[in-house]
Amino acid sequence: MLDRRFIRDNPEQIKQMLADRGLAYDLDAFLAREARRRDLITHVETLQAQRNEASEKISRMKKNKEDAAAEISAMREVGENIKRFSEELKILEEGIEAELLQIPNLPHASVPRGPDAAANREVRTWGQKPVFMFTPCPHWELGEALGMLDAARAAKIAGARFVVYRDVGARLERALIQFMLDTQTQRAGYMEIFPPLLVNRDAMIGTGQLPKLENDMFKTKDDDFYLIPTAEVPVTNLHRQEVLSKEQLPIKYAAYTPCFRREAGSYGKDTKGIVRQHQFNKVELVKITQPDESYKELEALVQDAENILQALQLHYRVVVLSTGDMSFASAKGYDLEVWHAGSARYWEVSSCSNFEAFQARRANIRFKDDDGKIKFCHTLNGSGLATSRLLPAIMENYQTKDGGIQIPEVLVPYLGGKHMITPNGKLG
RNA sequence: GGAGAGGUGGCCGAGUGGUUGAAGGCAGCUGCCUGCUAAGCAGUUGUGCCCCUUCAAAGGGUACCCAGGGUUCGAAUCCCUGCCUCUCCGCCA
Repeated sequence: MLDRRFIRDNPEQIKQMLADRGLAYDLDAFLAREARRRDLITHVETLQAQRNEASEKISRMKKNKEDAAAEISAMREVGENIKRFSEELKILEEGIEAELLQIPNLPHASVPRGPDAAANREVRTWGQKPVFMFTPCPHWELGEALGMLDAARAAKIAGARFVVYRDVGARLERALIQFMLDTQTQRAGYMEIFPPLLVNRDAMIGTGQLPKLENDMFKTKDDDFYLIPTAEVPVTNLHRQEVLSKEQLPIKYAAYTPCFRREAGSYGKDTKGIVRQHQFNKVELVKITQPDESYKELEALVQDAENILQALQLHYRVVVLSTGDMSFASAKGYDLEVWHAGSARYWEVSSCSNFEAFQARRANIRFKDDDGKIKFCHTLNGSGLATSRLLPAIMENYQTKDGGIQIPEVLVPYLGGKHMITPNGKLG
């Protein structure tokens, strides 16, 4: 959510932003409603002041045993007017608030302008695509052959876009999660969080998933709960409605959670393998910072995510998202894309964003600055990382000619000291 | 699921339908004082929004005693609904 005062004072900049993001929106109508709102407030508060003054007088008269009947009946009409205009104000305010929740964040000046992903800019790459003396298999074939992934039985118990991790597959998944959490908490200084996987509507609004993405979320039928699409939601909202001290900042959290997404509208897309599932595992990094440090922290966050890929010796590239491709709440974002040798393409394995005060304003996360003023924090988050894109990268990039998989060095301690998944699907 | 208790300022805690932003205490801040620490005295201490200004500050107004409704000239105080916390019982991992 943007600051209404900022919108009022900078309408041209907002219009440009909406155009950059490819949105048609009648900002002038919004500004007119906002002006009407302020008029109404002035009107209502004038009446309230009048009422307060009269109340004091009535109270005084009663104390002196004077007759206040005239004053009381005069105030009856004022009271009714207050009620009437307050109601109008409330309806107007709710409408404005609802619209405010629909306006996306303002992109940072360094974000490339462009209508879609084609305008994204590659920032850097790391490592090399692995070279094979044979044709590398995609992970879904490897997973089935080695008994690591079972899509058919997952369909039986849940449906399409689910997978069962099996035997060494389950073990490798768990090892990855633990390795990532250990790295982020022990090396990079994040505090581990394991949050609820069901959250209320306010939390979803706080981080910006709602009201826009209602159709992308799983929700419970009898209670007003949503399954989290990312740990960003519960973790960022930990500090909703709080005023933090400056000494607490930056707050750095790392959370492993399953993530749940309906993937509505993606029918027939990415149906092979585990890259697009209704449920997947992710370690998420969340930061809450002072405003003037958030961009420095964004770069550090990206580095923390990259460190996982580097430790696993996986080739990847870093892309800065353009105005047309960045997410609704983001002011600037980078995607980390890891190479999958089997499908011979890059896959987004992490998305790191600085939301500036956009989420903080929605969730009301503030801090007390040195000047004693209370200001909005900046929030950031990034995957560190998603296993549904990472596990395939390992399987495909580390596969051997005989049909086995070599285990990346850093994971060996997490897999009982074993260095290989043998062609019969066992650790060896 | 059943029964009961409760939600007041940074914290503890009082509160009558009418100068209550809210007694008192603690903590914090500012002065004064005492030759260190302590004690004492006086003052001060929230947030949102609107207006007016503005580089900023100050100022004026209004709202906020869990949330949302209602009664009333007037509600922290009365009524209704919801949420949350605690205790006991039941159930359960």
